[in-house]
Amino acid sequence: MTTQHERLLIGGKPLRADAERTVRTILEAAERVLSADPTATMEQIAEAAGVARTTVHRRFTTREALLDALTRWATGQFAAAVDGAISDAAPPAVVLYRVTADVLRVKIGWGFAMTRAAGSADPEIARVHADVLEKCDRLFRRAQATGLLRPDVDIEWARRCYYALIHEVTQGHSPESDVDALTTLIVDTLLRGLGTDSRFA
Amino acid sequence: MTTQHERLLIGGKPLRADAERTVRTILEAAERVLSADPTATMEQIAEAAGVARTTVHRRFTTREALLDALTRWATGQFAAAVDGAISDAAPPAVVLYRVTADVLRVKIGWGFAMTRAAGSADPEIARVHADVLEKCDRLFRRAQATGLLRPDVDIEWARRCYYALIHEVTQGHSPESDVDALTTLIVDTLLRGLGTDSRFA
DNA sequence: CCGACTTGCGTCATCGTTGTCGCAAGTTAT
DNA sequence: ATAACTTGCGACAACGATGACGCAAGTCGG
Repeated sequence: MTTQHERLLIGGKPLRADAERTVRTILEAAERVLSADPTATMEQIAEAAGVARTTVHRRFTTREALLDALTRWATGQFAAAVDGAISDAAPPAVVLYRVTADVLRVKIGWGFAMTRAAGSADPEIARVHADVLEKCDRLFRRAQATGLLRPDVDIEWARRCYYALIHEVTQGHSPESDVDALTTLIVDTLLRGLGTDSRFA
Repeated sequence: MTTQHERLLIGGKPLRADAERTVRTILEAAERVLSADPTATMEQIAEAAGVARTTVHRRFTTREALLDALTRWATGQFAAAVDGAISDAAPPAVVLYRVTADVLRVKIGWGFAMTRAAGSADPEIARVHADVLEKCDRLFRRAQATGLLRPDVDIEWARRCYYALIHEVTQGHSPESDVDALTTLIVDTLLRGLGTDSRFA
């Protein structure tokens, strides 16, 4: 389990309290600003964070470095959420519900960083996401084995639908949403669909 | 029904044959390049189109103008596809299938322009999309009335799921896909979901 | 309290992108 | 054939964003 106080910068020495706060403030501002406009400048980010532009550059040498740090930070949170919720022992339905809720909690508010992380060039980040993807597929296979998913359903398609629904819910979101309600909505829709039981044609 | 030869530039006089070809080539290149990297430069687009950078600027004064033209072009195709497929007379299931297939045919290959169009500032484009949205909701309401959709389903949520699935399918796509198969997959998943008929818990 | 650290500010150099222009060569339509 | 149009090329100016400084003032930790 990744703690809340994990190191923010990778290579550096431990930061002083105020500096660490600044870094976190910058990352949060970056997420906010960049999710609204991915081409936002360092100046806009600095302004949103309430710090001078030079301070941002002090903490993140290049723009790339800032983006990478943001991605790494979000990916850490994401992996922690998944690892904490997934289990090969509990019933697939329970796990699906739990992991969905926990992922939503992280992904709402870190949409930009998470979206960017998905196709990252960084091998470390790519590995984490491939890992999560594998865990997801295993969960779905287990769901299929226990009869939760229909036997004829393609696992990859199931995962793509699942990801798509999660992505949809976490886009353009109001401040505080009822995660549990959204979770129910997603899992319910994924399993039952929106149509009546009687098939057409 | 919008023809293939409709005017590409709005305000301008009719273009000579070679110029119109160039404009189309540039738009296609822009879609390709920008879908891979939304921050791509005019030079990269020009290179992909096989023309000089100055030629791009000759046809589209500013970067904005190019983006707008791209968006307008895609929106036109999109609206035509929807208008041609939707109907208040035919059974909702049939319409849903037909409109999905036609939209997919347009949206595959014009993903960047379409995604950008969704939240456009241009009132004309926004109106078209609001129009399509309204048509979609009406279709779903009719589907609900005829028992295709469950009565308890929220129409807005249904539309969001539908859009999300279409978006998912049209992202990162190989050259030639079987549109009919994808359409079946989408509609089927939307209505039936992926789970077994017997509910859990 | 004192040393180390951090921040804001102003400044500077650099770079890439954008957008414009004129000219020569090639293409299109009549 | 000829006049109008289009394109490529090279060059240019302007602009914004990036990134690096040093310095003075403020803050943190022992």
